Amino acid sequence: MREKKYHHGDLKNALIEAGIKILSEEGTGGLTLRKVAKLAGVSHSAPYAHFADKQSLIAAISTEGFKRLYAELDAAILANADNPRRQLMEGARAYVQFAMNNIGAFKVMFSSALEKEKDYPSFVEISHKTFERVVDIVKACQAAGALRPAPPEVMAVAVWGQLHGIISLILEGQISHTVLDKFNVWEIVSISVEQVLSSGAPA
Amino acid sequence: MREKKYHHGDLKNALIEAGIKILSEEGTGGLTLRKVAKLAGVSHSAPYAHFADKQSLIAAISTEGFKRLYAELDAAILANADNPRRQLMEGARAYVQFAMNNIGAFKVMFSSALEKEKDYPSFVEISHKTFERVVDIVKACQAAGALRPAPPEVMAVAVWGQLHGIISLILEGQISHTVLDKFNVWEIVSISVEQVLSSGAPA
DNA sequence: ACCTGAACACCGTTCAAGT
DNA sequence: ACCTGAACACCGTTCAAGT
Repeated sequence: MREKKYHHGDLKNALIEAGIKILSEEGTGGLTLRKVAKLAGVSHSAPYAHFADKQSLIAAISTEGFKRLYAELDAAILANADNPRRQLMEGARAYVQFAMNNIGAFKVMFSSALEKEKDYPSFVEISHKTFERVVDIVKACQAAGALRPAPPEVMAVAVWGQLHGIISLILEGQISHTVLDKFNVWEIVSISVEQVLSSGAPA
Repeated sequence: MREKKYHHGDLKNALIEAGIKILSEEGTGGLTLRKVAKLAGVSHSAPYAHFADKQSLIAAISTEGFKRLYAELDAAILANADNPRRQLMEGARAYVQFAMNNIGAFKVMFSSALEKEKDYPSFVEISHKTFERVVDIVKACQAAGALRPAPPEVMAVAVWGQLHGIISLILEGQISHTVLDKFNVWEIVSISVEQVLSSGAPA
């Protein structure tokens, strides 16, 4: 039987996992290629066999994060196939939960850490695919008279933006504790979503 | 008459301005203390006479950015003192304009570049003061029946979050060009704000 | 094909020293 | 009080070399 010929059969994924772990423990600022390599048990130059540069690793981590987010969003939609309002509500809950359970990954995914998204097609693809799911929910809600009949894409940006903005402002410490002591993230988000839904046709 | 005794009378502010300039030209990734020092015409260690570390400089830049944003927001409010709906609309416009005209500063202000906001009281102060202005607008709108009677702070987070999220998603390249080709940032934002206003008491 | 180790340019930070 | 220059540890990236 052969020794572990090259440490892993799959160093590429090991590096992505190592990156996610460092991110969750030390935040965006703590992510260095050399630390990732060390945690994966290889030399500091080994990553370059799998990633062109640090940006590429970040793109891979962000893409992986988006895939997980997409999966949870999709599950929330499927579980409420017959109820558009609940799709929006539970989709929002999935988004909030993902952010709270993956703060490190969430921050890189939406920080400008990735400077030229265009250069990473699979990142762009999953990111756009996620947006399409939001558009789907919006259209279903509009068809059910739960959201106003504005252009669905604009409505989707507004809805996603609201979710995203609330979470971001809180995560970045921009919201004072006098507010956060009284309401938790989900309370704020759910009130906001209800507010959007109430602007549709009369219930 | 004396020579310029120490390069500037006010190296501290010169460093902040240099930082803002680099940010606008090279983005968050290009901001290094050594480049800032060079641009200000001093040695790489001179900044340490005025800032404890890089985080401190970032805090100072962010604080300055917030002050400018606050000023524009305030102007928009004062110019529409008698009309809460217009305060919200024009406040949103001011926010969007600030972001578009100061992309570099805007990104640092709201990126996790500043890792321990708590340690910078004047940053926390202006940031909270800005939030208070949003709360003011929300309260005025609620009093005028233009926004639903949810807790004003929650409503303020929702409204600010929506604005902020839309801008962030667009700035981070998360919104596909098939959408952005049809609608510009302000169109999306204004439709969103109108949507929020429409959820208030019947016009 | 996959990985190592030396090397280079650059960065943040410290510190003794100069005015 | 305000600034310089040398020094140190750390980083991203490259490259010749090893299996």
